Amino acid sequence: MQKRITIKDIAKELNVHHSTVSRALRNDPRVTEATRDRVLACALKHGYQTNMNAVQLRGTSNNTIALIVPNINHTFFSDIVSQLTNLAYTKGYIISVFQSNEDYEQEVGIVNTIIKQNYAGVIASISKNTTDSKHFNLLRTFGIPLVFFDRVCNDIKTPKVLVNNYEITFQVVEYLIENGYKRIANLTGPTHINVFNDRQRGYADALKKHNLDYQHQMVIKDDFTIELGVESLNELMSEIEKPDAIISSSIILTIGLVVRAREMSLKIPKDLAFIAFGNHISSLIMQPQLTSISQPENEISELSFDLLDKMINKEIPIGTECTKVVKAQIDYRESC
Amino acid sequence: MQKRITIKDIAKELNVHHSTVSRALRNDPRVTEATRDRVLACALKHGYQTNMNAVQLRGTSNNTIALIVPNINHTFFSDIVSQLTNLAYTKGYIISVFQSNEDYEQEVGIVNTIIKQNYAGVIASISKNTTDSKHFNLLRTFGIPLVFFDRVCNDIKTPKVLVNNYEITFQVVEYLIENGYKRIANLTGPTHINVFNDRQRGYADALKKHNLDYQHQMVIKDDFTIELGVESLNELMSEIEKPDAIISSSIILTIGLVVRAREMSLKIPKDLAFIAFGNHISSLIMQPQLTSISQPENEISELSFDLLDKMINKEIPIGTECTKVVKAQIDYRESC
DNA sequence: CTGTTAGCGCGTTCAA
DNA sequence: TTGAACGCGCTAACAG
Repeated sequence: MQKRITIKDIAKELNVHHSTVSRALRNDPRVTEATRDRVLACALKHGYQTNMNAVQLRGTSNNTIALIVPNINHTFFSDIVSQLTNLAYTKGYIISVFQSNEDYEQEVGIVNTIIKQNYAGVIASISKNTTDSKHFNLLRTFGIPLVFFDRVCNDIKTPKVLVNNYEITFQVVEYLIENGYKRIANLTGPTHINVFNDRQRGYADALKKHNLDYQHQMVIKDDFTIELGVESLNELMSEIEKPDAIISSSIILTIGLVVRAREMSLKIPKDLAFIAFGNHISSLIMQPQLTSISQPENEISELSFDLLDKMINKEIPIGTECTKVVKAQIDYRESC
Repeated sequence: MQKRITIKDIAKELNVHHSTVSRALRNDPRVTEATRDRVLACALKHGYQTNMNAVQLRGTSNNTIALIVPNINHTFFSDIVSQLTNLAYTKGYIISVFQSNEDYEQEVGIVNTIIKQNYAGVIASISKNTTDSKHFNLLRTFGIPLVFFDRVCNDIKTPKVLVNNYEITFQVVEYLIENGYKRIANLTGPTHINVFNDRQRGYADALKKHNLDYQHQMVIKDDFTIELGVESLNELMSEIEKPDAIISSSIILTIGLVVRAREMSLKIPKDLAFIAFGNHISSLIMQPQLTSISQPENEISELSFDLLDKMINKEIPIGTECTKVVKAQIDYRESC
């Protein structure tokens, strides 16, 4: 490995001062076109690349945005990763994605790395096991802009992009009730996360409005998997009062439910109806097709990016509270 | 925003020299336990975080590995992202993921960012539109270790982890022929990418061995999507000699094929058989279940990480050629 | 238009 | 055991 080429090397080769090289490389008008051309040619010849560590050390910020997601395997998050990456690219940023793996410790490690490396900004959705928000507060201390989306820390003052989970769940439950379902179960995540909390409240309130007795909120603390779906259905169907409809916070989980329901020879939607959050291609390919609740990933991506961009450009000061709510929609298919 | 706290600030507050603080923070034995404790307490109090830009500027490397994938939406890649992230975490690294979006320009931008930021190493799978490998060669110039997996640049000397695409495709075609299929089409990606090239050769050689006339390699240059699957089936079925079986390089594409086949009232696998590369949950949930070819993501992740780790620790010198081949397997289900 | 100088935060000399 | 001084690569301020 050869030594990394620096502006000083170029300066020496061209018999100019390194500050001239620096200016030439950044198209500073105070340098002759002739020297600029020589510098650029020389830089190209040697494959010169700015050492961002030196630049950032001086206080100038970079153009890399960190995106923290709980799990890249879930369509909701991977879609947002894709869209944000493209969006950011057109605006001259680079997106660097970190997966917390639904783990608080890893999330803390990621945030610390982001601080140590001086990223331009952070877009984050928190892990299921995050109850403490110290690490995100630290970002503010270091002047790094932060935008939350979907799963957020309630106690942190920063822009947030949310989905109307309460309303849509309420609406979904009413839809099921109107279609004759009376024992509706809700499979969801831990209450301390806003998303699941909202869904639980929407569910409970809709049941209350229609005076239904049966109420079953089943909380899944770990990552949503097919296996957990299978187990959950076993558990639900071994109870005395079995559900006739299940709302699930994850399509992957729902696939486990459906696979197990088929094994049990339950007819969908006659014996058991399903509805799940998320728009996964499986919803289309399975028979009956899965009724699902799609969240506007593109809108979430655009709003989040826009807010962060404005924070980076100081149009929105750090610590500003500002919450945008986007609307989910029910994709009516055949499973209810 | 308050000023970022540095070792000098801590030094001033504690009336010691900043070099003492530096030593204390890194558990240098040459410092009194008493002063060390004072320093650590003070650092904790102020939420001190090392400025990695300064550290790296001095030449010390960091612990962040860059992972470049064409598209995070595809299960194959998102699984590898997940697994590598976990694996790296247990070994003290942080994985930062970049998506090239199957775009050469973006890939170049990503590699430049990696160089500018001095990452510890790179694990990469190239985009479909990458025909030139200059940017990856640049990594070597800057002494940054590189490991390729799955889709690789053939002309770059560096460790690679590959899948036995030729053999498995050959085997799959023979399996179809043995089951009576005679007009087998192959939907795949551009020939200049090793993965698709291997599959095309495996396909062609198997046909030749069994003296089958019908040969149809359909190359998809863009990202594999459901829509492209639908279009592809339209095209294939509008020909005079229609296929009776389709091998596809992507499950997502295959879902498009299947959706369209159902619309055309084609019976699967009687009228048309399907087999696809990838292990996606849709394979299980659709009826008939999709026969597919699963690639050992965990093995690929482990081998790739292990090779990169060794390169970072100088156990394997940069520029070493070393190719590991892992075995895909056919998951026999109902679609053939 | 170009050169000089200083300093960003850190770790590593070398000296005390 | 601690302090002083230097330099990593770069840019901004100032001087010529």
